[in-house]
Formats: sequence, C-alpha cells, structure tokens
Amino acid sequence: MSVRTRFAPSPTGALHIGGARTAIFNWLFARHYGGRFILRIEDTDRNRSTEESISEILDGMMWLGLNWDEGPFRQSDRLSIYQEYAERLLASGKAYRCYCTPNEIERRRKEAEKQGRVYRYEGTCRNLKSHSPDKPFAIRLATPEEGNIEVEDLIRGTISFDAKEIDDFVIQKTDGFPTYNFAVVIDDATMDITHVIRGDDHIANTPKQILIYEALSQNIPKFAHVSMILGSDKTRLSKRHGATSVVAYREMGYLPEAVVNYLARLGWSYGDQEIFSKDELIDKFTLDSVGKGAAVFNPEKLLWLNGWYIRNKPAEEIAELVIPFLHKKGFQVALDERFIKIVNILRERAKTLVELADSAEYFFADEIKYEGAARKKFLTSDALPIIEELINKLSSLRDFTVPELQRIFGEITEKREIKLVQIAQPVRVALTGGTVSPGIFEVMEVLGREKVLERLKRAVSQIPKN
RNA sequence: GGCCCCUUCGUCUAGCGGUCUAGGACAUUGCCCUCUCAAGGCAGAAACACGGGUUCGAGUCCCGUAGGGGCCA
Repeated sequence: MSVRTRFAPSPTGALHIGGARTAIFNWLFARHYGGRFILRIEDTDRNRSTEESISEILDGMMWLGLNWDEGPFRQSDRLSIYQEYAERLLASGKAYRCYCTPNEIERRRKEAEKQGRVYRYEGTCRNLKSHSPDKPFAIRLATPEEGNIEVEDLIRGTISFDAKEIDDFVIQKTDGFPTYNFAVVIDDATMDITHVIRGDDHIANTPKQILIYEALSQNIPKFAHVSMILGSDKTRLSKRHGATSVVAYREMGYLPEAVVNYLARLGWSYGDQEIFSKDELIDKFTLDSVGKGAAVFNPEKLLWLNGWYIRNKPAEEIAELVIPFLHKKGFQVALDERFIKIVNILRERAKTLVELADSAEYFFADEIKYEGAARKKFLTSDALPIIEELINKLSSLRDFTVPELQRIFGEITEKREIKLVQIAQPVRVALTGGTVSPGIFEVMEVLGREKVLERLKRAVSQIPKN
C-alpha cells in the first residue's frame, strides 16, 4: 500500500509557522516514500472559517513549494458523507440516538463538578428501546466500558488509554453537523490516509478516533504526533512572539528555502547537517529521527539560514527576487547584467531581501544623502586634496575596472604615505553616503566613471574650505 | 482537577549501556583576515532537571519527584 498523508488546516487565519511545519513533515514523508500528499480544509466551524484564510493558506503552501496531489477538499462539501456514515453506525448498533438536552447535560456536569468528579456521559440513552422521531437528537458512539485503547505512535511508541476515561461521545450534533473527531476520521478513512502526522495536541483525540475506526471496521492509519513549536518563553507560539504567519516572512524578505530548511530542522535532524536542499530533505527525512520534545522557535537561526541562502543561491535568482522590494522603494530596475553585479557584491552582507534592497539604494538614487556622522568624520579638509587628486587620475583612466582602480589608489597612498583607509573611507562616504559598503573598488566599477566623478565632485563642493 | 505527552549548552540538536574529560549549529566572547561592514578562519565560555534503582559500567534502561506542555472540561 502506498503512502498517503494529509495536511488538514482549519481556515481561521493564515498559514502559521506551526501549521507549516506539520505540512512540511507530511509533504516530506509522502515525497520520501513516493506517496501522495492530500490537502483538506477543515471548515466545519462556519463561524470562524473564512474564504480569505483559505486563499492565504494555499498561498503560503505554494510559496513554500508544498505542492499537493489531491484537494483541496473541504469538509463543508462533505456533510452528507458524515451523515451517511453516522446512519450506518446507527444501523449497526455501534451508535445510538441521544435525546438528552444540552441543559440536562450541563446540569449533570455541574453536579459532577460539585462532587469533584470528572463528568462523563452516563449512557442514559444508550439502551433506549424506542425512538422519538419528533424530538431532536444527537448521535453518540457506544464505546467499550473497559479495556485499554492503545495508540501506536511512530514517534512516541505505544500510548495507552483506559477505556473508562472515554464516555459515549457525540459524533453528530443535534444540528446534523459532525463533531470534529468524527469528521476527521471519516475524511481520513475515505481518503485512504495511511499516515496521520499532526501536532501532539491531538494525542488525546486519538483514542476516540480509533474507536470510530473500529466501529466502522475501517483500517486504522499509523499515527505520528509531532511536538509543538513554542515561543521564547516556552509557551505555545503565538502572535505575541512576533510574526507567525508564513507569508509575513515572505514580506520580510525571507526565502522559502530558508523557511522550509529551518522548519524541517526544527524537531527533526540528520546528524550534524544544518543545510538541506529540498531534494536532500526528501531523500533524508524519516519519522524516526523526529524528536519528542517541544521546540522553541529561534528567529536568529532562521535569519542566519536566510543569509546563507542569499549568499549561496545563484546571483541571478536573488536579483530577480530583490526586484519587487526595490519597486516598493520606488526604484524601477531591470534584471540586467549590471543589476546582477550589484546584487552579487551586496548580498554577502544581507540577511534578508529587504536588507539587500535597502543597501542597494545608492546605486539607483539620483542624489545620495550623506549620513551626518560619516560626513563630519570623513569629508574633511584633510581628505580634500586626496579626493581632488583621485578625480584627476580617474578622468584619464583607460579602464574603469577593479584592478585599474586598485592601481590608482596604490599610487596615491604610496606617494602620500597614507593608509588605504584614509582614502577609501572618504570616497566611500562620497559615493554611498555612509561608511558601510562592499569593497570600494567594486562599488566604483559598478557605479561607473561618470557617476563616480559626479559624486566625488559633489563631495568636494561640500567640504568646508578653511 | 482528571487523563496524556515531554525534559542534553540561552536556543535547535547529536547521542540509540562502555568510543562522553558529552559532538555540531545559531547566538555570544576573543583573535586572525581586512579599505568600512560583512563573509570566512581559529580559539573560548556554555548542557545530560532531581532522587532512587538495574548493571562490572547510565546522558543512554526502569521507578518516583519536580518542572513544562496538551486535551477534556
């Protein structure tokens, strides 16, 4: 039997970090074993589900490159299927109609609470002989009264629950809607899901789900419960901890490779390896090297990985990705040779595409602004003759290239017996406005003779004479 | 409260009874490289939650305790 996994988010918001990791694990598992990956939208909660969330989730999945083979299915399209299966259980006597009203149940629960007991439905309607077709009813599963229900978890081993802990729970509500556990089981069963990989917040649901499979005489899939992702204070990751939606990372200039790599490595490992291409992940991912403990989300490491990918992907691809960020800043740039060169010299010092776009500003701005401190420190009367000499030499330079520029600078430092830094920094401020940039020769070469001379002359005019 | 899960450096983790004076990565500190900033290189500080067992020997197995988390309410 071939592997079939699924990712089943409820559309109550964008795809978040935790959901994305669950999706990644399911996707990797399916791809690793040559199986299929199914996407299902659990939108039975009509009040909280939105169309917008659905498209945001799909958007996030596509951005991460988590392509699905079937779906997206929607639970809201499948209500008749759940009802049909509920009927079937009713007919086989594995489930029964319950006429107890919510008020009654609530009263009994309060009573139990008062006595310090955990309330479990006492089976009032379990052995009712006659139906009351005119009264509203819920459908409950007739669960075993004793024994153990064992969950064979691929990550945690056997987890055992006492059947006494589980009461005759509702599978279909009075309004005809399935309960969460019922819908999930019917979906997983009818979609032939072989491996349910999900967050460990579902562990406690699993015995109930197993009872449904058994009542239905369906094959029980394998379960794998992955620990959750925590924020820095070790509580469940939430908005308080900063950006949690995957798409927000795209906007902050992260690459999908970095996000996938980071999330895959969060809770899973392969020896000492940190960097994984998608193909490597598919090749190496297995559930037995998924850890049991909860993992704290560490934005710094994600950032480091992002920087790594920015430095190591082909420059042209990075350049293409930066363009929209430059557009946002009002610079129209084309993916030409010059631009790729710019990206290539800048990317070493950028950890996000946003940083990269920010650092590229002086290549596109018509007139650069000097940083106050930089100007004060380096555009001084001491620097004036040096810059003037440089202007002279540059005007007659045959090739405006790194080696030639290097030669010119060498001549000046030698003649004047100064250090390179004494000329490089003033020039840097004159050309970029600040004290930080790629190598000054690279900057000059890319900027070109005309721009360089223009900016140097402007700097000269700005230096106070004394 | 009941049930269930988890516990190695600040963080992600390696470790599947002896090779652990516990390895790698991020972050951090120092040094090197150097035209600035990065990147890179080298070095450092930094952990087996605690207590009992089992065993010749435990980070590794078992049982408690503590702490964290989840589900049900």
